[in-house]
Amino acid sequence: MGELKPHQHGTRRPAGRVTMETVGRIAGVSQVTVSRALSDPSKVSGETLRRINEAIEQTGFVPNAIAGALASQRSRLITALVPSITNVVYSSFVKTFGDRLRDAGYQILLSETGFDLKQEEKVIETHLSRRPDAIMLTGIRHTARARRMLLGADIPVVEVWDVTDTPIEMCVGFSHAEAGRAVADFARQNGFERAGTVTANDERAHRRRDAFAKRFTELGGQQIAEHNCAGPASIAAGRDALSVLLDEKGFGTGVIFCSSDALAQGVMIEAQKRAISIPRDLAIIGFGDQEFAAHLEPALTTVHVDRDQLGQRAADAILGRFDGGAPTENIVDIGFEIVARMST
Amino acid sequence: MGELKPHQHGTRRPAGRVTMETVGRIAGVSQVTVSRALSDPSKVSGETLRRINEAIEQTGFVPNAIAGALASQRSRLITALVPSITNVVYSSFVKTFGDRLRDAGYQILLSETGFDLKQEEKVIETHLSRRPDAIMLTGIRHTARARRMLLGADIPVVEVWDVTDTPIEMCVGFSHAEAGRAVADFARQNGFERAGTVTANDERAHRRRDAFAKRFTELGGQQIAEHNCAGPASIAAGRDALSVLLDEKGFGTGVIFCSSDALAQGVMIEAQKRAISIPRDLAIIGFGDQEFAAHLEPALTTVHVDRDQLGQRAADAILGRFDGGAPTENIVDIGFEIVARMST
DNA sequence: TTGTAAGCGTTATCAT
DNA sequence: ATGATAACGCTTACAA
Repeated sequence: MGELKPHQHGTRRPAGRVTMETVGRIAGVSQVTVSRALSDPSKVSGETLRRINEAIEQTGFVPNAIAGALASQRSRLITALVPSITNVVYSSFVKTFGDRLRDAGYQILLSETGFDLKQEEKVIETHLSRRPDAIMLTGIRHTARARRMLLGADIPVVEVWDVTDTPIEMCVGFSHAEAGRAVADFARQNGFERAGTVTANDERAHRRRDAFAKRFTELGGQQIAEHNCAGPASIAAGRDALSVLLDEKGFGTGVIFCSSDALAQGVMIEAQKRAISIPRDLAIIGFGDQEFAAHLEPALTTVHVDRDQLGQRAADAILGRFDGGAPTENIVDIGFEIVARMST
Repeated sequence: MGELKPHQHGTRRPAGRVTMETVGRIAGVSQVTVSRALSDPSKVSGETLRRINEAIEQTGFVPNAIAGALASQRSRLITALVPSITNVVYSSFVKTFGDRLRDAGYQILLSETGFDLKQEEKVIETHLSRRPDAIMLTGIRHTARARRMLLGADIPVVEVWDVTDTPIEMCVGFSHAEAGRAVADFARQNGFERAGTVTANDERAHRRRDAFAKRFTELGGQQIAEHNCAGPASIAAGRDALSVLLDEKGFGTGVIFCSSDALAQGVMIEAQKRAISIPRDLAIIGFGDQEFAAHLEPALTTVHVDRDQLGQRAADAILGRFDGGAPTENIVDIGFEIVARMST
């Protein structure tokens, strides 16, 4: 194999590599002029520009953003970290976030953290090695080392999907405790006496659950049972959860607050299989307001979070930091809204 | 503002930047030794390694992957292009694909192309500027320029979700025409005489629809009407589609082949609102086999595509090209499966 | 085992 | 308007 190769060293460049140097040579200008033609065409004469563009066309030159980033100390990359990319709640939000930043000339480097702080820490390190110009991450809880790295990176940091008085730098989201309490208020106002919860393995969901249970009992209701799912939220998990609540945890009738619409749908389906009347004998409240929630039969009462607004505001927070200096608003609470439908 | 700064030039480094140079100085070794300690610790003496790690810990040093990529000509970045990131069908597949490659030390640079070839072309260019080590893209149709850029990039290219005899380099997927025909066969075998289609604005879905219609009539069935959705597939679009078929396009009873489960769910919901009996008067077939399909009432007959396998094989194709030479199998047809449930 | 030197392909700075 | 030159922070020879 080795003996067939014409030369073993010296030629690291595989012949085909087109650089600004190549383009410049063809256009009869220096490499810097090519760089200028691309970054600010007005700095180059019309004729030169024409020849350069011709050479680019001819060679199929695509600028090397890696070299550009190293030289300029700006990667034009922005990190987005979400718990799960297959969860529409997060992916739709990232889409809005990304579209906004793409328009501003940035590219998104997306990864998932799996609702796990330790995994988040590792992912953060990997991402920071790419020297992103900013970082958006889901949640306000992070490991100490993650926090240290974030601070040390010296770039804009936005934490989303939650709010705190002490963000690393900026946060855009809503209070999960308040959401839980609001649902409890809603449930009591609607006359439900007994409640249960079905919660995915997600710290923010846990906070909603706990705030719900506390308030619900404070208001004279009875918190009967809770079921916490091990894996990710799914319809199957929701069905299973209701079975457990009914068959093992002594839950009879009342309202069930689920940490996601998918779980709520599962609960609803299981209830229907068992011919339990909704909402008469069992009322169901979801979280997230995904598209299907409004179309279920009965339509699902749930908590709506404006994910588009969240994406926009998070992107704006970053962009503001880029051309501004200190952020004017570094804590943004976008709130939430209980959407009352037929399942309660 | 300018007069406040101690010096205007010379110091491009904002003081805080930690490099291998810094780490080396603290550990009492040269920069290369730090590089070695990180890339291959066995090449460094135990004592030196200890001091280097200490210095890294102390400084919070995070290697600069941009510089590394430029020097090594390997970005350890792999591009993944899908039509839509909010569509679970694609995001779940990308997750598998990404997990596999992450384990191999690569990071995924994900973007969406919006089912649009021109947009895909732009995205490809942006991505190639980051010099990915490989590229995965959805579909086998691309603009001529996109094709040229892909070829010129001289990196492994995998096209997924479709198969062709003439891939750019490798493809992993299934035949959409065959899928359409298989659904037609299934429908005729189950005795349906009249058919309609509801299709999203997606070229591959169009091919399934056309193959379905052709085969269905060849087998003696009657293709009554088709409805093509303008926007993305959704429950609302599905409901709307059935209304149009029923109220405007003269569709009465029979089977409806939808290009996605979401559309099928919409059709089902609209049918139920109208008290149409499923499957007696209206049979429904979806595509994708998302989780909810099995849980609908009646459970949805649909076409299952093994997205995990797709992600795996696509990742393996790339990894194979990395350490192998020419791919052994450059066309992989993973097929599909019709999952017969109660909606037909 | 460690160090020196030469890139990698850009952008920033300073001349012309 | 254009060019020469020095970074940018690494990796890859090659030498010691």
